[in-house]
Amino acid sequence: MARSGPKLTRIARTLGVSAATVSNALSGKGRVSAELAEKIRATAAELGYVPSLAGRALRTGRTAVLGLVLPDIANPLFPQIAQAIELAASSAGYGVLIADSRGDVTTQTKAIERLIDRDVDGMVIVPRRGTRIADVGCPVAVIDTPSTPGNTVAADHWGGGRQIAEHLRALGHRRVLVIGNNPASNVQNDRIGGIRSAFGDGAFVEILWIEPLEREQGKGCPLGLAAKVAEGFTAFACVSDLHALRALTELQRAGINVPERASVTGFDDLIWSPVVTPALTTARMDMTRIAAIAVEALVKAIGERDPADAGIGAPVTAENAEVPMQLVVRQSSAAPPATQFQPAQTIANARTTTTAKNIAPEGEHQP
Amino acid sequence: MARSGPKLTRIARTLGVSAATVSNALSGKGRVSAELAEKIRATAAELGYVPSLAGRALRTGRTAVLGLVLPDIANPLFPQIAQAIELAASSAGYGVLIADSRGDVTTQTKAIERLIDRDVDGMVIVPRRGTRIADVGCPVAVIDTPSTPGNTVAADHWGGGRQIAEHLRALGHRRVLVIGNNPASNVQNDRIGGIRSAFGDGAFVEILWIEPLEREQGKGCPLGLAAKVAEGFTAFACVSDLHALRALTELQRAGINVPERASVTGFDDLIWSPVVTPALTTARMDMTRIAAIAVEALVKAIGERDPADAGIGAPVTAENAEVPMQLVVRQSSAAPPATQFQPAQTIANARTTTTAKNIAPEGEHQP
DNA sequence: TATCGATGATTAAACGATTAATCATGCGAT
DNA sequence: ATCGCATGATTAATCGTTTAATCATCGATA
Repeated sequence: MARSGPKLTRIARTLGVSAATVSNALSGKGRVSAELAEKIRATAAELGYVPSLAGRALRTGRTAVLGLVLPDIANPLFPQIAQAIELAASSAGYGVLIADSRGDVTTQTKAIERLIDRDVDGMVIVPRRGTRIADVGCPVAVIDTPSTPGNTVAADHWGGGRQIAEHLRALGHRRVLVIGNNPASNVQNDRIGGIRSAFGDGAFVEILWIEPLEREQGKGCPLGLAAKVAEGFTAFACVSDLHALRALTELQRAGINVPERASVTGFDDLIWSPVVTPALTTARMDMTRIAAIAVEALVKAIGERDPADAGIGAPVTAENAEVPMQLVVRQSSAAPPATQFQPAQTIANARTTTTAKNIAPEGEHQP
Repeated sequence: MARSGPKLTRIARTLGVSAATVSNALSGKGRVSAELAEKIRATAAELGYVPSLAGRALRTGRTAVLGLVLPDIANPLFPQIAQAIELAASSAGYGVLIADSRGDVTTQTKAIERLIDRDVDGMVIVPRRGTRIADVGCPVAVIDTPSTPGNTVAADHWGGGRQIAEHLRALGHRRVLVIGNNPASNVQNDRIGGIRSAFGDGAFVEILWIEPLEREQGKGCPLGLAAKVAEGFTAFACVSDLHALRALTELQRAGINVPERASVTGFDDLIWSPVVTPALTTARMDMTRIAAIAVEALVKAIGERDPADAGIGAPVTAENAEVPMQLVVRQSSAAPPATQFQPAQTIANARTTTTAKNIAPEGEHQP
């Protein structure tokens, strides 16, 4: 749309100076006397002058727009990411253009191309599991996991896994089922790796992958967790709150009380985690910080870059590529039942005999 | 960043014609002979020509960018909306700039101003409950609810409420608790209105508002649903799947089986709805269609608008402002228990005596 | 044959900002 | 008195596209 506000020349005319001087005064680049500069800034502010991004972009080759590429917008983590990136970008003077790829790789490529065609100055990519980022011809910040080559900044998923595991371990759990979605995900593998490493040899850790299971049994199929409880598992450590929710409801539905008879933990502190019953114990990423670092690295790379060259856009790097995760202990995790090492038969019938201890760590609903 | 591709003049030079002719040929506006136009299109395609949005924007005053304003990006519905809008916009040749307002009204105003400063051609606003959209100086599509004045297009929330209610009614429910968040929300009120109207006088419908309750008792507080079951309520109709999830887990935790002893329904078919146990019965919006209509209306208004005038931007209107919702019946709703009209005392103890009927409508997990 | 009209293409002027190059001025030093 | 230099401001070109105005050409009509 057409600008409502005044143009550069209008301010110039108002003060009887040239447009160049106004531009210089506002950007602080050329040589302008202090008092004139001040006067210019004043009238610019008074008239509500906002520079035309189009004009500036045409001349400088900078659009002041970043692209945000996500593997799948439907990802429940998306709101957190988008919000954080938007905040960081806008405080740095950048706009954020979204590119959805609906989980499809070719769609993602197309989306990235559209961003390029729109002359974004840089982009933030949260890659789908295992996706290689092709050279896109502009600075790129990759948010994946610290262990992935080319990663710019990310949460310390491995460390998050360790925290979850140490928490469960301290509670007394020794037989835990880790629930993941897809073995090809770097993030999930790091989280699981962290969990395993913290449990070490003193515990039995098994992994259940949902996606392969669903390929066989259909989407939304039962995970068979009641049977796992019967086998002696006392904790279910899920790599996402989405899976934790699935596990929680499946257990509850089977009459298995959480956390008395089995603990459930998640990851990401998604929107529902604090409000379900029992509220989910989880590990949260510091998205605000991650986004700030990613955008900062991007902005720096953009600044150093010669706008004329459409060179290869290697992923940018940041000082602190690893942002620690924060353990959030709520009600879904507790000590395992005393009967935990009895034979399966006994455990399966334990329901009526076990007395529920009502523990309530970090309750958020006390007024 | 600087464009990698060739410019208009490069194509012109390649063919020995003027830049204007190339522009005319590509836009089909001026007078160009058919064969020359074809030749121009061919070489443009061959050289991979992509017009500079900046140059075009400067000349035409059109940036080909739409703004997307959401009350709160953290809203779990956001992914659906953003995805749908992005799809609709990009197929219409527009980019989507996001503006987050973190639930705050003044932040929202600032976000909108930033969009204006960036010269968006129009914007899609999903207003926070009761927010009045100030004149923003560009075409605006409002997605709220059909009964709100100024609304451009929206799901038929009232109708969705009716569908949910009719479903529950047909199952035999006569005492239902409607769970909402905030009485100030137009959307929620419409959904609830639909529910009430479909139940009519033959049933007892009570409303529970979460937000006021939480202000008293703290965030994530129990809703006291077990007591409601004891009072004879057999169904909990929530205005969002988020609340449905909360209700479901609270009931499960209290040992009340869903759907055998109480039915739970939601709204919006959020990401977790199909995978929790039991999967949630819900009413889904056709976001794709809503977004398509919103963007179409916006594009039309942009086309008719004189780029020179920065006139008042009244909300645009669309042909079909009302898009029907779709009832999705899953496992969380079933007929009420036979004991439903017995005194509370009996009902509270019914747990051990009631035999669970295992109904499985629309199961998504059969392979 | 001179003229009119239609057709097809070119010229040139924008759009709004940035910036290298230029110009004017005043002051101190030679 | 003049040169040089620093300072402060202006000129003019430029980014890439669109579009109104202009021009050239040719066939048909008066």
